[in-house]
Amino acid sequence: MSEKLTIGKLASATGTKVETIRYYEQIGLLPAPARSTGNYRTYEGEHLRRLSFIRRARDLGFSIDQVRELMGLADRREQSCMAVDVIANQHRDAITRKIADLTALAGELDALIDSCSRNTVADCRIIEALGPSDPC
Amino acid sequence: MSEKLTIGKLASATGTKVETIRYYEQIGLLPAPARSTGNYRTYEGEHLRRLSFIRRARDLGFSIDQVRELMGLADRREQSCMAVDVIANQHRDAITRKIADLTALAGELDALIDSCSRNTVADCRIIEALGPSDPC
DNA sequence: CTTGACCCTCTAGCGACTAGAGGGTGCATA
DNA sequence: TATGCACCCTCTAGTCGCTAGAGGGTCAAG
Repeated sequence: MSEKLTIGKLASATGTKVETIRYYEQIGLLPAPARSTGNYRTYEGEHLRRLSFIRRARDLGFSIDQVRELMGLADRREQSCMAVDVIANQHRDAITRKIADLTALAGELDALIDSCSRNTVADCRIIEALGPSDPC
Repeated sequence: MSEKLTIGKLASATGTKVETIRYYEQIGLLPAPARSTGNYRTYEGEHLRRLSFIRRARDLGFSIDQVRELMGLADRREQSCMAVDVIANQHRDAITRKIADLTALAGELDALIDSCSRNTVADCRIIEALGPSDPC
């Protein structure tokens, strides 16, 4: 039940890099585990649970600060989960904006690329479009 | 014709921050200008032209390295602009991938948010979905 | 002559890791 | 017992593209 894990095992169990785990400990996202006689970190099931949570939230694009907040909320189990909903929705909105921005960008780039006649740089419409109105 | 510009004028003329211009000089993206007696940078029309090019390319999402490459290509005016086309298309592809990734993410988040019944954290499906299979 | 807007250099910080140097630990095998 | 190798440790610096701040100098107007 209470299996001990080395950092390497925890890393492969969660799909995280060893360095990233040490980084999470350093910034206080993952609690520091006990140490073995040889000064090796020894993780418990709880660490595995927390790190899995972190990984999934990060994979969904939540920032470290958002993850910290979500974990704080997850620990107050009797409270309303409205705050959780708020964070998720904020994140969803940010992604919506990013998609819109990138789509607009893609449109501009497409127009640029379509205009390229693949001749010399001197009459390349891409370079021209990037440069100032000066025809040089 | 050959108007001299202070860094502040160049900044407002191109919509760039003063610090950013100094940064571009530091990394060798914008050539170092002459200095006045009081050690002020004095920019010429050519600098304005180059910085405008940089700004537009950056606004289109090209990386600094890509901008460097594009500027190098723009200077070899007699050569084929195929290389320019390649860079633009690589960038376009990267954006396409980003949009696809974000769209998939948005779908996952939507499913998560829809499942929230707005009760207590203890039975919040968002927290549950983030956590491990352990029902705790 | 003083005020205030501008300029200078240098250094450190952001987010979220990643990479590397330089060294210690632990286990299996010869 | 020795040796090899995979793994672990700490500490520091690098990535990208800026941004912010400290601590100071310059210049033109009033």
